[in-house]
Amino acid sequence: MTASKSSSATASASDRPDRYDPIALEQRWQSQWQQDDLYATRSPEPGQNAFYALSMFPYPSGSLHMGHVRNYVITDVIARAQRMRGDSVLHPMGWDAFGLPAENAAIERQVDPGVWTDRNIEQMKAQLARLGLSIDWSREQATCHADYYRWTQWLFLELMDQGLAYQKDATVNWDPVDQTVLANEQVDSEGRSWRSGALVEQKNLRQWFLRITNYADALLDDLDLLKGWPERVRTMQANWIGRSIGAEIDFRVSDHDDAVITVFTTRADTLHGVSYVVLAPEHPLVATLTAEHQRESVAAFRDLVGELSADERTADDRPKRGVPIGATAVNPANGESIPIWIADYVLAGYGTGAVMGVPAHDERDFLFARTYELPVKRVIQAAGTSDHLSDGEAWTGPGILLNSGRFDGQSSEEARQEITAHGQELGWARPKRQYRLRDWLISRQRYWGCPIPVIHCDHCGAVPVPADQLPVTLPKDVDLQGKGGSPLASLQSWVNVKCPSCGRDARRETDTMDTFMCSSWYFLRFADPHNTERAFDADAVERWLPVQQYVGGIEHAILHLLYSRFFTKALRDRGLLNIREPFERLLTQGMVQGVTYRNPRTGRYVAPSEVSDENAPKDPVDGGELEVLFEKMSKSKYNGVDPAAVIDRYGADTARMFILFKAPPEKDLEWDDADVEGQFRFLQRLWRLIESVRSDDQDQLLGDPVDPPEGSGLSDKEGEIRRAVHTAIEAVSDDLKGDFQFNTAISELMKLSNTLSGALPEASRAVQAEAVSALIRLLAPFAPHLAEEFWFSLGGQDSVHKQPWPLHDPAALVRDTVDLVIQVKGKVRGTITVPADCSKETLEELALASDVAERWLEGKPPRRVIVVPGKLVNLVPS
RNA sequence: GGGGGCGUGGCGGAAUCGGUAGACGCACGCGACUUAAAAUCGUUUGGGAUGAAAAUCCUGUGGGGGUUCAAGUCCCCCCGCCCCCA
Repeated sequence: MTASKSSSATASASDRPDRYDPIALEQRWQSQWQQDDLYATRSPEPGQNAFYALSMFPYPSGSLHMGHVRNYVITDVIARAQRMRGDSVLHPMGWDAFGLPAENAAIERQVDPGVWTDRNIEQMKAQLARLGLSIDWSREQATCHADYYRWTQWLFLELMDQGLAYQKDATVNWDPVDQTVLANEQVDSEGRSWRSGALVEQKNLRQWFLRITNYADALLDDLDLLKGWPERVRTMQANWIGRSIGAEIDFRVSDHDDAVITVFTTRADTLHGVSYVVLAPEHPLVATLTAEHQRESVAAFRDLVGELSADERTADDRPKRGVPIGATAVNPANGESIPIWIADYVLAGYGTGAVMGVPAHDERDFLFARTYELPVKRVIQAAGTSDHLSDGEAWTGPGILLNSGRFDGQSSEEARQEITAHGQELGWARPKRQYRLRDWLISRQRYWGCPIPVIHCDHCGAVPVPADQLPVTLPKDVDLQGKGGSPLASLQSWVNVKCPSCGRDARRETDTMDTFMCSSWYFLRFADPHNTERAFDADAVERWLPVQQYVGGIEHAILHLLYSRFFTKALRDRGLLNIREPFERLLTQGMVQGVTYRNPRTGRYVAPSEVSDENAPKDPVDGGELEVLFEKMSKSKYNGVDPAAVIDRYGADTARMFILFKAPPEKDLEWDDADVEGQFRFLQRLWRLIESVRSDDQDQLLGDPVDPPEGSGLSDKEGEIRRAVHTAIEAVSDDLKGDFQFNTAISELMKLSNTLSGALPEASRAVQAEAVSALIRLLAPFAPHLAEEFWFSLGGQDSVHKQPWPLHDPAALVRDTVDLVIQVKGKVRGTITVPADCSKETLEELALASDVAERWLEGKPPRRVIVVPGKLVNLVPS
């Protein structure tokens, strides 16, 4: 093999091996790209579209796993395709670098968390580099570096100044394993910590909160703007915010002139059907209202309920339990006296901690009333039903009011407004919106987080650290024991400061921030990463944001995505930026699952290395048959696949192609070594295809511009090649816009390769040049190294990644003849070849004249003929 | 219980507006090359029936019903699985 190019700017093809050797090839191009600074962000020129492609940044654990690979490869393909389409692309990367693992490492191994984290970042960066991602590393951010968290602190103070950050005493979720508090969002439905999995305890502490509830309506309503988000993520957020529109209604208490029980209800229309009022057992009025003769049973009931979780108390399938407290309330609508109860299914923390019981029209109330033989009074007549209450059920749907005095005959929707308005006039009702969303608790009693920049002064209260004194840096050499409480509190030299306001002795806040604070604005910093004057410049943000395509895991459907939306809206109201939503389109990629062997009798997971016959896997311990499953890769299941090992063996291009081809991006992906092998084979076939048209002299296919092939004068085979090429261009282009379908895009490349490998050597130079130029450019986003190698080996002058995306020529898709399907009564009975430009009438005639028609119609004229030009003719016999 | 999603060969998955179901790949089988193996190349494969063969027919997208010339796709009911909220 002789040297064919002498360009010093490129890794030349002089040492080009005969076979596809991905490892050397990829390293060569990666260093070339780095040398050329190929992926530097360029500000959009006038008229140029700015495209921001972003992956959710990782926690720097130190080792890259397949989930990361999938995430970043998807974003990379999008970024690369957009660049070729002519957009100016921002594709940055950073590190969500505060958090407990660093602190735990410090406790266990006496390493400084900062040193540990930086080392991990370096490791992961090196692993990432091998994937050939088109990331602009000059914009890299790490949330644990002072030049980043300085601005996290600054933003906190902005929020504080807006009244959106505040302190209060609260019953909070305490994680006994991680020794810190958690936000509601960070506790799962079983009451366990999202991180440690420990059962969360309740504690009363003074903590910092962000007033996200101020934005409940905006966060809910603006979900409608997010057309590019998966429906289910929007639904999850809407459920989480949990707005219910209703009214507060006051019930006076008989013989307690100053006591008022306020209930929240979405069904004010059922007010005349109230047969009891229920307080949460923890409700403050319980103590004052409980009658002497009921004190004992009320106290016993409160003890009983205290042991249950909120989930256990409200689950539909549990009996509803309660006790009367021996007092009565007055229904403000009709003056009826009704008993007051306490019950497990009413929670102190939700609404007003009191509800009105309407057994006829609420299922829980119905169950409760039936258990305790409380009256059921029907006030809504379901449309189209008789007067009789259907047995054993509450009617919770809409209907017409009855037994409701002056409101009789109104629809339930109407009455809801009218009764509330009536009560408002008389002073016992108010319209009210209720939310499930709580304020966001951001205090953490841990070391490795962003310090809350506040100084507590006995005279001035909580005083913000002046902006010019930021950042409040994390002190080094803190003794980390992991024994609970804030580690920073033990460092007296750090804690004791002068009050910035009055100059007297004061103490620093020793809590650090929830790491979700740090990740709630990093996408803004990427737009303006080196600004030393402020967190970001509004113009820079407007240039790049909203993020056109955000890619990450579904596990952040609520937490990170909701917080980031909240930040964006709060900062907009503060005048710091001018966008309403941070992420225009969201792709939630599926999990990467590994083949998992499990013994169904013992529940034990078995490592693949212990399985001798993978077709009939047996447990090496008891010899029993193992079940073969695909589950999320994890150490405990021995089903992980190390990305580095895959790259070592096949190269990054194969790994990328496999991950993109194996499943649509939003679905779970089953890792399968045989399929990886298949992708590698495909790239090898491409290698041979390119070799078949490459020559060793100066005269390369892509060396000089060649006129595009003329439509006329092409052989049949050349016409077929052009048709395949332009079909592929169209299909791949479609698959890379809007809804991304990388799997079908790659299958189109395979089809093109299959067509070309037989036909190409016989085609003219012009046809060859057009075909390989298109093929290589279509391949470039998916297998960037190999495409680059091909491009230069055929005499391409500049990186393939700077080439324009190919456009398909509709003329090349035109055929002279088409195969027309003949159906008889909707069933395919045969095909005939017809000229492509036939009229409907001609097609009908040709179909009727065909053998198929003769055989199936037996000479009788059809009752009906349907002609779909270019596709089929359907003959309906009489 | 409410809301959302899904169900297609041995497997992963294709199939714009309703218009040739199973693209593309994996696996399996067969063949070529080879002393042999690997690699590579070619090739078969939804199920069933008839036929020596070419071929032809029936059936088939979780189950049942419907709309339509035509249904994986639209409508109704049912079954199963997944997710979120209770």
